[in-house]
Amino acid sequence: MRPVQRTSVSDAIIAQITDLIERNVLKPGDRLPPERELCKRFQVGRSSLREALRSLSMMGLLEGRVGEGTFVCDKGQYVERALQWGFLLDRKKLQDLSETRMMLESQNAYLAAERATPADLAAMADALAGMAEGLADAGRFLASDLQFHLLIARATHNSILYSLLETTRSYLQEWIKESLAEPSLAGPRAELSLAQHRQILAALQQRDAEAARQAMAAHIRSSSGDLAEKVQG
Amino acid sequence: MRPVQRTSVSDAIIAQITDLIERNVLKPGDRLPPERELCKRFQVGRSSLREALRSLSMMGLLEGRVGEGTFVCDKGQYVERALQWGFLLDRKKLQDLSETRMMLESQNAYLAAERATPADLAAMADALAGMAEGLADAGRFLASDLQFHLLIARATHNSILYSLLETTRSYLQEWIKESLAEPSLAGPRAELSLAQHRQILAALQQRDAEAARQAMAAHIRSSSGDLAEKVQG
DNA sequence: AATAGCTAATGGTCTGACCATCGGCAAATA
DNA sequence: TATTTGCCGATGGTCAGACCATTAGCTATT
Repeated sequence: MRPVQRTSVSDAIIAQITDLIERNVLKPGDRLPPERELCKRFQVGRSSLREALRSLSMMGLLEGRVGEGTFVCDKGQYVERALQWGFLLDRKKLQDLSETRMMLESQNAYLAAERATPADLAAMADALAGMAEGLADAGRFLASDLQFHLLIARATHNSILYSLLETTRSYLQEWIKESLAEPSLAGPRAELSLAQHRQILAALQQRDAEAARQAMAAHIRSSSGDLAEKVQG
Repeated sequence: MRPVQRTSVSDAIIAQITDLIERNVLKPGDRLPPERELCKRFQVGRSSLREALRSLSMMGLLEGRVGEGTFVCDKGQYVERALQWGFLLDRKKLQDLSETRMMLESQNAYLAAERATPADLAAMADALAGMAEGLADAGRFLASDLQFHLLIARATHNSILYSLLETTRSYLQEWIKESLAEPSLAGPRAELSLAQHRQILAALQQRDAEAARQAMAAHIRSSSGDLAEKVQG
């Protein structure tokens, strides 16, 4: 004998709709049939259907608009939702995330050195220029900083790695921002960060993968030093 | 004037309960009041309340048990789930996934060499023994194989990395199984795989992180050779 | 041609009901 | 006395119907 699995109606609906989206039968922007018709098709009550739709909305897969219908989201929405629960991270998880990010950034730099196109490198140079111009403007500096790192991830031309880095960054963003907001160290730290970014870009331009990885690792180690302290304290 | 924010009842409930969990008023393992009483407390209908509870269950914060009640989950898997949803739709990019897996496995081996406890290593040795005994039984061999790799990931003691590897493996599992099911090569390939695993374990036991990474990388390169071909073809 | 008002469709919410399951208690049994 | 059996209340899961707020699109008035 083996334990029988109790199957929830909502979960079954979630699985079906998720599958449809995965198989691209439902494309981003598409509108689902009205709830009342979905009830008839799935042969379920509206409560169960709505619980399923609500969960899918929570995951960022669907979006309901009153009077219009329910639509399939483009998958960028999910990061915003995820940010909402960023504060639920405990210390250990923060540490783990930080380590994961470190690894992703380093490896991405390695791969980017081998694969970056001239356009990729030009975009990175632009982001670097933005950082230089934003030395006095913390907000702009951080934005360009983030963009630079995301451009490297994009230059791997691996959507999974990009997505992973984007997600881990989004979770850590609040803490990164905090750790860089120390007024006393803002100036020198920003300049050091800028110099390190220049090093990374140089390594990428020279297609020196190992140098790029090490430069990135060194940068993250130094720039997130007090993040680590904060996490461990 | 500024656009008025439409406030959803369910979202408000989600926010409140999430807040209670964050402030540790609701601790893991705690039981929530019955749904019907929560309705009275929140002054909302049961549908709205249930949609909120359903979403929280989906996030891994709550768990409902019929006839018992609704409980706060002990181990929050919010982050892991979110990461899983992140590239739910990019599943087609098998080669990206394969590359990501390669990177995760290698890095995990590196970290595991530094952090594996004696118990971790013993469990790996058991899995290795299982593979040896399963040389004639493809199913058992593959199960032990998978277990070995997951044990390495677990030995990093980083829940994020473990979760990521588990997810990528789950997506690739079908193809891995297929690629190892070629009857003509089954015997020699299994023995080669076994030898490679022994090498990896030896490196881990000697705490040689770099050797562990390279052994793992070599193993995956050779064992997933035709997977890569199949993906690119 | 532009605007105001109407109507139908739709998601959001509420209510009440029924079912399946679980925990605990009491009666029946060995 | 110790164990099993059966029952009952509580609870989450599901369903059906109703009403509300909002939206889009149409119509008629200006």
